[in-house]
Order: sequence, then C-alpha cells, then structure tokens
Amino acid sequence: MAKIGDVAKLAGVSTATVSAVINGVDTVKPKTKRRVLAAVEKLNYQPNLYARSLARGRSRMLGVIVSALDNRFFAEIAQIAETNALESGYQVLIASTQFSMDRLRSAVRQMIGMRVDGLVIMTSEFDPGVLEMLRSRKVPVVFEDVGTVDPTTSNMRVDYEGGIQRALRTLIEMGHTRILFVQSHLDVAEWNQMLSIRLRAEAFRDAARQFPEVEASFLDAPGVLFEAGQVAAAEALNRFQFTGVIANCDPIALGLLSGFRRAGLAVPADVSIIGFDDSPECEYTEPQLTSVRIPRDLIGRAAVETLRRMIESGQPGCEIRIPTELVMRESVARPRVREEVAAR
Amino acid sequence: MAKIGDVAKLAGVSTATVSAVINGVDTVKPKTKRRVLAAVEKLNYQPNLYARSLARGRSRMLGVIVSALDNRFFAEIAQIAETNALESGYQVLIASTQFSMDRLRSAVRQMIGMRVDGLVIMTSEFDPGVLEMLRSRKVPVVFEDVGTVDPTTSNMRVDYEGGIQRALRTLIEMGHTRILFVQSHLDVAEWNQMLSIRLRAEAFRDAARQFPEVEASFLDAPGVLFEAGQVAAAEALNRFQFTGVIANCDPIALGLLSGFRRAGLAVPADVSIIGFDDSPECEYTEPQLTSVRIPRDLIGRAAVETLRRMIESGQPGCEIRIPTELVMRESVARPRVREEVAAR
DNA sequence: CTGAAAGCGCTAACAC
DNA sequence: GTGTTAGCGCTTTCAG
Repeated sequence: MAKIGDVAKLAGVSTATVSAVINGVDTVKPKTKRRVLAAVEKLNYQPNLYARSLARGRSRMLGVIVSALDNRFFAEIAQIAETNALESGYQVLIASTQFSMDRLRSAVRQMIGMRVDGLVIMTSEFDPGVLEMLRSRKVPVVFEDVGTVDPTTSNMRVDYEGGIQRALRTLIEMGHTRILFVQSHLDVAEWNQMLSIRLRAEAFRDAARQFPEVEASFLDAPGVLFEAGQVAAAEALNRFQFTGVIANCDPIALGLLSGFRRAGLAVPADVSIIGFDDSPECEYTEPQLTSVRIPRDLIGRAAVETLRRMIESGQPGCEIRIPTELVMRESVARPRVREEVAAR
Repeated sequence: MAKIGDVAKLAGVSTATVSAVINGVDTVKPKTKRRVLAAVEKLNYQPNLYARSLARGRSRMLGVIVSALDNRFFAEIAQIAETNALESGYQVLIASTQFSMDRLRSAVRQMIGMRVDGLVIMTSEFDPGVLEMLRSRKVPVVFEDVGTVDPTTSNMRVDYEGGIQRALRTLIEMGHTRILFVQSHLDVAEWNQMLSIRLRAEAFRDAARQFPEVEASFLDAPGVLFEAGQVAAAEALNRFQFTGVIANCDPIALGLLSGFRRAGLAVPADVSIIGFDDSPECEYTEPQLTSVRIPRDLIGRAAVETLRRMIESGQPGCEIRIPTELVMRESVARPRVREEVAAR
C-alpha cells in the first residue's frame, strides 16, 4: 500500500509538502500542489490513519456505545448521534454491548485505546468500574440515566416521572378509577442495571400516591417482550380489577393489547392501554397504541452537542433533562360504564 | 496519559517486557509479570491502539457499513456481524451511510485508512468507484446484491426470485387469479441504486410469466413507507381488479392493509396481502401479515464467515446464495367468491 | 514555499 | 528471561 514517501518521491517533493497538501494547509504553490495531487491519484494513496492519529496525538473521534443496534430505541439514538458527529467534523466509532457488561467494558477499553475525544454511553446496563476508568482518564462522557455528574461526566435524565404522570392523569380525567401498572419483571441482577425500567415503575408509584382516589395495582410481566405482555394480560384479568393500564414499555403494551382481545375484551371500550416509548409499532396496530414518547432524536442530538461543549470549551459535565410527551392515539377512551364494568 | 515507558519504569523493566506481558507472550517470569501488571494497574495504563496497529502493521479489525442503523433490516445484520466478528477475535468498525453515496465513499475511505482486514458492505446504494477503490487495494469485501465477484470481492445474493415465486404460487394455489404487485417507485437516480427493490419487481414479472392464467398487474407506490402503501391502496382499488396483492416491502404491505380496511375491505376475506422482509411489525397487526422472510441472521453470519475465509485462508471471492422463505400468517386466504368478487 | 529530521507509542527482532 | 533498538507512516517544527 502506497505511503506518503512514495507519493513524495513520485511528485518530486518532500513528505512534508505532501502532508501539507492532503491536509489542506494552504502554503503550497498551486503547481506543486497539482503535482502532488496527481501522484496521490496515481498511487491511489490513502493516508494511514493510525500513523496520522499517532503523530497528531489526537483522533477527532467520538465513540458511541449502545446496548443493542437491533433495538429501535438505541439504534435511532446511535444513528442520530453518528450523523450529528459527522456533521461536526468528528469521526464516529459505534459499538454495541448486547446488554453484556463484559462487552461494555471491552468497548470502553477499545474506545480509550483509540483515544476518542469523547464518549456517548447509552446502555441499559452499567458498571461503576467503567465510570471510574473514564473519570480517571478525564475522558468526556455522556451517560443516560446514571446518577453522577462530574467535571468530565454528563448525564441525560429522561423525564419518566412527567410522562407517567401525564399518562395517569389522562386516564383519571377520562374517568378511570382502577388503574393497573404492568412492570417488566427482571431477575434481580438485571433489575439493578435496568435503571430506566425501575425509574418508570417508581414514577408510577409516586404518581399514584398523588391521586388517592384511584385504585392502583401492579403486575410484574415476565420480561420486556410481546409474549410477556400476552401472558400478563391473562394474569391481570384473573387477579385485578381495572379499566385502564399503563405498561412499562411498548412491547408489553402491544402484548397486553393482543392478550386482552384474545380474552374477548375490546380496546379501548373495555380497557384503555398506554404504552411507553412510542415505538413505530404503535401506529400499526388496531387500535393504534397511545404511548409516552421519549424523544430519541433529541437524545442523540443533545448527547453529541453536550459532548462537544465538554471537549471544545472544556465545559464541565452537566445534567440534561429530556422531556417526555404523551402521544394520544386510539387505545385510550372513557371506561364503558363507570364503576360497573371492571375489566373481567 | 500513561504510556508503556512509564509502566516499564515503574515496574523496573524494559518496554519490551511490558509489551510481552500485556500481549500475553508467555516468556516472562511470573514475578516480573506480577510487577508489571501492578504497574499497569497503578497507572491505569491502556495501550494506544494507534501505536500498536502501526507497529504491528495489522489492525485485526473488520468494517461493517450499512445504509441505516435505524432500519431493522440493516441494524440486525450489523448487530449479528459485530457479535460474530468479536467472537472471532476481530474488532469491529460500524458505520452507516444514510443512503448517501458520499457517506458511503467517506466511510470506505475511513475504513481503508484504518486498514481494516476486511469489509462488509450491506447498503442499498452502490458506487462503482468504491468497488474499484477496494479492489485495487485488495481489501477483502463482502457486498450484498452487487453483481461482481473477483479474487477479493464476494457477493451475497438474496434469492428474491424464489421468495416472490413462492408467494405468487401460494396465492394461485389458493384460487387467486388476479394478482397485483405493488412496487416501490423511486425516482430514477435512486432506483438504479436500489438493486434489491428492482430485483424483486423483476422477479415478479418473471414469475407472472410462468403462470399465464393469472392476470398480473403492477402499481408503483410512491416510496417505501407505510404512507406510500396507504396511498397505493386507494389507487389500486380505482385502477385494478385483484384479489391478491404482493408488496415490494413490508411497510408498503402494512400501509396497504390499513388502506384497504379504510376503504371497507376485509383482509384476507376480500383481499389477500403478502409483504416482503418479515419485519417484526408483521406480527403486531390484525390480521398478522404473511411475508417473505429474508434471513438477516444468516446474512450477518455468512458475511463475516466469508470474510474470514478470504482474509485468513486467502480464499477468493465467491457468491453466497441467501435463501428466502414465505412465512404464512393471517393475511392470506382463498378469495371470497372466485371470479365474482374482484376487490372493489 | 519547501525540505530535513525529530518524534508520536508501540512491537519485534536480536542481543545479552 | 529481559533489554536495546530500529522501525511502523505520518505530522510538525525549524531551517533554508
């Protein structure tokens, strides 16, 4: 593979000149420049980025780590962050962890090894060791839903409380008095890592307390998938009385929808459903699913903007509040007859 | 940031010894090793990967370029390829192009600059210049649905023909005689690049020719999205007679489903629908959508396996045939009354 | 305006 | 077993 020396020789100049030309330093005589460019073209020269970054001592790269690329939520964030970073003149390194802490750690090591200028870590799982690793090296990082903020660490805090509260209030205002919250139940190890899921559950607890007139119940769904929701639907009908349900995440809500209908209930006539995340599937169902939207585009954008501010202006880490919003669709309505029909 | 020399000094050894230790070369006395490891720990040392790759002359990295990460199809392939490569001991560079040829080119340049050992390029768009760039540098590549195969270029060829044929035959066997194919219509520039979409359309043309008894019609949907399908549904009802329809891709099929129902038709009683891609949404709809499945996992896996064979055993490029399969769900049934009810 | 040369941090012979 | 040292390919002063 051609190297800078080859180009220099062919063009009859020194490597310094070639370097200047390919880096757009404008002190080279047009004629020389043309000769160099011709040589570059001729040899199909492509600079070795390792050598370059090593010499420069900087990478102008941003790292983006997410839990799973085949998950809408993370993928969209990664996508937007990538595009944004590219537009700001940074190259981007994307990695996924598949929810494995080992992979998280090794991805972070990789990124540190590549001397990224900053790092966006949007993962469900979390490892304090990683935080420490980054902090001690003063690598600017933006996390999501991790409590800490320090000079080199920012945190995006999604306003789950607000979203859940709006969902609950909406149901109440429509006349629902018996409301079920379906939480994802994960085994303890996972549970502790999936902060966002826990936050939503807690948010519901808190919100329910503000409305003593409603009868709130909780059901653990076995996981975070569609099937979990279907199973939960049956169980819910057995164990609870309710006309409205809020799900911890959309797949569960979708499963509930399917489960309730199988059980012969009409949605929203017999039971209203609100999901969480506003995934695209919400629009494809019959009825379309009302859901709390987390603005993924905003997250992706805010993440790299914050990072840039930390990198370029030395701004210390900060907390970025990400609002949520209730997207009304068709799965919510007034309960059929108040008090009389409890779902069943 | 600590460098290898610092570690060496602290441990009272030479850099060569430190290098041996961190690279697992087993010629270091256990005691020395421990000292080195302690120093590494103490200084929080993380090797500079640029320096390492530069010195080694190899990167042990694979690049994966897809059109869009926020698209199920590509994301899943990227995800599986990443996991696979990681398991085979390669680091992975993931980039997306957002369907832009400029971004494709610059991603490829980036990867070449990083001296990846091989490259997986799964994009809808394509640029012959990229092929040339890679070929002249002898970088092993696996493309998808690009005609060429040469010593350093492999190609995955998805069996659209088989899938379309099975879909068509299934409808025919059920008694459908008037069948509509809804193609995505893109403007010419894009069109030429979206090979896969064109291949599917051609496959339908060919398949239809094999069954002269069926009356096949074609409709161009304005794009590849849900809305395009909805619009197409209305237009289809105006312009054609049919009881079965095959869509070029799932979003369109989903849109058609929605559009037909709005128009008062029952699916599958009045009209049967078959989509293409078997995206997850197919299961969430009512009725669930029958669709032709492209095995994304197989693609991801086969891509890195092929790449490894090219890299590690110097195997020349080859064509990898990817089968497709019709996933029967609920959106297909016998037409209500043969000949009498044409959708309308 | 261009060239010579000193690194960037690490690896890998090759000595000892 | 361990140390010395010559690169890897590029950038970047500093002279000229």
